[in-house]
Amino acid sequence: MSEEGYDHTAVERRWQEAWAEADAFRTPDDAEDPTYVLGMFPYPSGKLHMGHVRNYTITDAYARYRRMRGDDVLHPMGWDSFGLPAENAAKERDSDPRDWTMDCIDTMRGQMESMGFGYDWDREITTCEPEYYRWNQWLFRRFHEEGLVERRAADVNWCPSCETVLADEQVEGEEERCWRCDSLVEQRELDQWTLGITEYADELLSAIDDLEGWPDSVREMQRNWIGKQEGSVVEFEVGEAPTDSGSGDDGEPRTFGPVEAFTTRLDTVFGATFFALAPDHPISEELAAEDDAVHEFVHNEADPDGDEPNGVETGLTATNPATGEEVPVFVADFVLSDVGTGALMGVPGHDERDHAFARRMGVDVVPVVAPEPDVEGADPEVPDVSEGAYTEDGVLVNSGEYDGLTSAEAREALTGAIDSADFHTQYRLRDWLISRQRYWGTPIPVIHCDDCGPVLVPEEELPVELPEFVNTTGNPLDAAEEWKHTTCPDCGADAVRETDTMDTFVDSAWYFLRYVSPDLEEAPFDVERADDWMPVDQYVGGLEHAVMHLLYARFATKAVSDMGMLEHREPFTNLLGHGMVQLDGEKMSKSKGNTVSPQRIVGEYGADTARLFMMQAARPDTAFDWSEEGVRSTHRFLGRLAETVRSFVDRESEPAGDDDPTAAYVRSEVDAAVAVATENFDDLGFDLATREAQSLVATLRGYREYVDEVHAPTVERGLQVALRLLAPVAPHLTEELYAELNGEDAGLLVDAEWPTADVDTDEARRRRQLVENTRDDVRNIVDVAGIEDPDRVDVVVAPEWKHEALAVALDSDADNLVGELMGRPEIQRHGSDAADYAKDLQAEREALRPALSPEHEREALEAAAWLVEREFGAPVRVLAAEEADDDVASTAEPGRPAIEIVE
RNA sequence: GCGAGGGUGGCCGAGCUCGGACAAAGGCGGCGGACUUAAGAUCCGCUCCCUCAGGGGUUCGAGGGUUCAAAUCCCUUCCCUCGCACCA
Repeated sequence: MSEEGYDHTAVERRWQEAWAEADAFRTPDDAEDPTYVLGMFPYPSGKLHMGHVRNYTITDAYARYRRMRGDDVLHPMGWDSFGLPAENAAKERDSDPRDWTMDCIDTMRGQMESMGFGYDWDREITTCEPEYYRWNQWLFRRFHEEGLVERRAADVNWCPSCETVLADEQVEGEEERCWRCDSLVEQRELDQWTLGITEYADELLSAIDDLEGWPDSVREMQRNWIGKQEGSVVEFEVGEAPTDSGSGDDGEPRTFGPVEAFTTRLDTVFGATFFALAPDHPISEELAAEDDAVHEFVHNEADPDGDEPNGVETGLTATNPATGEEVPVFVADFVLSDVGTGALMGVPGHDERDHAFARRMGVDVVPVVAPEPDVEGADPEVPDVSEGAYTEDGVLVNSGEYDGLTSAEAREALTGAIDSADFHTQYRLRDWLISRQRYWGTPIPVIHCDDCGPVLVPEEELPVELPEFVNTTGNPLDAAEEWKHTTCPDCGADAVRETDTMDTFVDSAWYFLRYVSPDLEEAPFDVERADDWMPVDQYVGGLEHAVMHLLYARFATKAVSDMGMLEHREPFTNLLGHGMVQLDGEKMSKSKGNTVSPQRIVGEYGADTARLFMMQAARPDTAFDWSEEGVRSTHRFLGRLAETVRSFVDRESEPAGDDDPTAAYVRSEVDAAVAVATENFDDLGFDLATREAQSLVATLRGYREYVDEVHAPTVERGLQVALRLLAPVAPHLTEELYAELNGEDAGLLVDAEWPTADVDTDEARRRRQLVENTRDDVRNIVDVAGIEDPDRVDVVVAPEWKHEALAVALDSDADNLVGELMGRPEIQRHGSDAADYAKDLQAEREALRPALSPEHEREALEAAAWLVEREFGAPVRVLAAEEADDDVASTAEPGRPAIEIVE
C-alpha cells in the first residue's frame, strides 16, 4: 500500500462508530429552523446502486457542509417500502412481502452506514409499518372531510401484468405502457377511489412560476402535465336531419339534444362544417347499437393510435350555433372521450387535423379567419385553405357581423353572443386515482355496507392493518376472508372491507412532514414544528419523478395547508435533479448488465474514494461516465493527502522556515481556496469545490518540496483548511487526519467550524491571473528569444502614477482622456511617457479593467517568485519601477509587469 | 408537431445571467523534462498555426446582424437530447 493507500476499512469503521457515539447527526426536536436537506427516500430493492450513492453523497456532503457552517441540519432517511416488487418477490419464494422488505432495509441501511452517510436515524421512517401508514388512512379521512375523495366508476388504466390499475401519470408513452413493468396498459371499468388534485390544478400551475429553486425542465414538465387550456364550451343541437327521416318510420326526426364541445378557437365557429363524437361517446354507443356501419367503426375500425383520422358518417346533423346551418355528424377515432367533452366542432379551414379529416370525408372547407393585413385598414386577404389549414389567429372573414374582429375579440364576442357558449378552462390533469388491487400497500380505510354504501372506518379504529399475506393469484386482500368480513360502523350490519390499497405515491406525498416528528402518536406530524422546519431547503432526487411524485407532494402540501395543518404551501424550496451515473455513455442498469457495484468500490478503495470521485467527476446535475482510472486517481489523491498531513505531524523537530514571501504565497492560496470552495459549496458545485481543495493540497506539497524548511504555521493552517474543505465529501479520512493533526482532544471534524478567509474572491482571482499571466510571459520570452539558461529574471512593477492614471481613466467620462490625464500634474510631469500611456489608455478605454493596487501587485509577484525560480532555475527579483532601468520599467503597466531576463 | 435544454480546442467539460482580462479554466489522453538502475508513483512544462523578448493569424454547429469590441446580445438555419403529443 505504501504512500498510495491507507487502511480505509479500519479508518471508516472507526469514525462511523465515533459519529454514532457522539450522536453527530441528531437533530434535536427543539432545533429552531434547521436546514432541511433531503434525498428522495429509496424503495428498498435490496442493494444500494450507484444512483443511490450519487444522490445520497450529494445530500450528505451538503448537509455536512451546512453543519460545519454552523447550521442546525435536518438530514433524515427512510424507506418507501410499499410496492409491487416486494409482493412479487414474496410470491416467487413463497414468503412474505414484509420479511423480504425488512431484510432489504437492513441491508441497505448497513450499506448507507458504510458509505458514511450522516443521517439522524432516530427519525427513520418506514412506510410499510402501521405506525406510518395509519396516517395515510388518517389523511384519507381528512381529505374525505374536505371533499377531496371520490369514488367513481371509471375507465381506468389496467396493467394486466401488475394486476392493478394505474394513475395516468404511471402510464408512459404513446403506446401506453406500465411505468413499472412496461406491459401494455388496458382499459377497464372499475369503481375506484380518487383524490381531488384537479381542485388544485390552477394553483399547482401558477405556483410553478415561483419555484425558482427548481430546474426549468421540471417546471415545464409540470406545466405541460397540468395542461391548462382556456377556451369556451359551446353546444350543438344534434339530431336526425330534418329532411330525412333516417329510421324510415314516420313521425318527427329524433333529436339527441344539445351536445357540448370545448374549443379554444370559438372565433372559427363560422367555419365549423362538421361535428365529431368520440367512439365511446354515449351517442356513438347508442348509434352503434342500431347502425351496423357505426357499430363496425366503433368496435373494429376505430384506431385512436393510428396516424390517419378515421370516421364514419352517422346520418345525424348538428346545428352550428353561429350560422344555424346543419352540419354532418361523424363518429371519429381522433376524438378522445377524455379530452375536452369527447365531442368537438370540426373547423377544417383552421385546424390541420380537421382539414385532413374533412378532405377525406368530403366535407366543406370554409376559411373564416384571415391573416391580419400589414397595412392598417386594408381588407384582409382570405387565405387559401384548400391545401392546408390556416391555424394562426387573425381577423374574421365570412363570419357575418363578426367580420373584421380579431380572433381574440371574436372569441370574447361570440362566447357572449351564443346562448349556449361560456368561457371554460380545462385541464389535462385528471383526479389522482389511488386505488390499487394489490396487497402490499396501505389499506383504504373503507367498509362497504349493503345499506349504507361505502363508510369510512372511524378514526379510533385506525389503523386498518394488513392481514397475513396469502399467496394467491388475485388480490390477497380479497382472499383474506376473515379480515374482509366485518360490520358496518354505521348500522352494525354485516359488511366487507374495501380490498383496494393505496398507490404508494400516497406514502411519498407527505413523508417529508413525518420526519419532523416521526414518533408522534396523535397526528401525522407536529404542526408547529412543521411550520418551523418546513419547507425542505434542498431536495435531491432523480428526475424520473419530475411529474408524479413531485406533483403529488405539492398537491398534498397544499391540501394539508388548507386543512389548517401547515402554513407552507410548497414542500421543496430548492430541487436538484442529479444526473445519471453511466458506463461508456450508457445508463447503468441491471438489464444491460453494465453496473458497477458500490460495495466492490467501497471494499477496494473505500467509501471516501467513491464519494470524492463521484463528486469531483461532474456537476451534480449532469450525467457522467464512471471511470475506474478516475477512481484510482482519486484514491491516490487521498493517499497523498494522508502522506502530506502525516509527514507534517511526524516532523522530527519544528521546521525553522521563515515567514517569507513564499509562505505568504501559500497563505494567499489557502485563503483563495477557502473563498472559492465556499462559494462552490453554497451552490452545490462539489466538483469545483473539491478541485479547489485538491489543488490546495498540491500547492502545499509543492511548497514543502521547494523549500528546505517550511514555515510551520502556514502549512498547519493549509492542512487544517484542506481537511475541512474535503470533510463534507471524504469525511472518514479527513476525520482521521484531523485527529492526527490536532490530537485526540480536539473534538470531531464534523463539528469543526468551516474556515473563513478575509479575501474577496474577485481579488483572489485577479491575483491568480496576474501570477499566471506573468509566468506565461516569462515562458513566452524564454521560448521565443531562445534563452537557454537564464541567469536572472527581473520583474518590474508599474510605477504608482500609471496605477493612478488607470484609476482616473476607469472613472472618467471625459471625451478626451488624454487631455484629462495630462491635466493632472502628478501624471503630466512624467512627460512623453505619460502622454504615451494616456494614449494607450484612450485606445483601450472601453476595455479597461481595474488592477490590483501597486502594493498588492508587488506582494503577489514577490510571493509567487518562487514558482518562476523553481521553473527556470534562476533567481527572481521583483522591483519597483524606480529600482529598475528606465527602458525596462517603462514597458510595465498595471496588471502587466515588465520582464527582463538576463542570460 | 409543440415545449424545454443543448451544440466550445483530440475527448470530457467551464465560460455564456452583467459583451472586453478568451486561444478560451479544469480534467483526461498525448508529448517532453526532473526524480529513478528501470518501471510505477510524484513533481515541472508543452499540447490550433506562425514568431529573431512577452508579437501576429485563424477558432467556440452554420449563415447573417448589432457594437470600437461577441463563444458571450439579436435574427435565420442545421443537428442532438429530454419531456408531451391526433388535446379540440
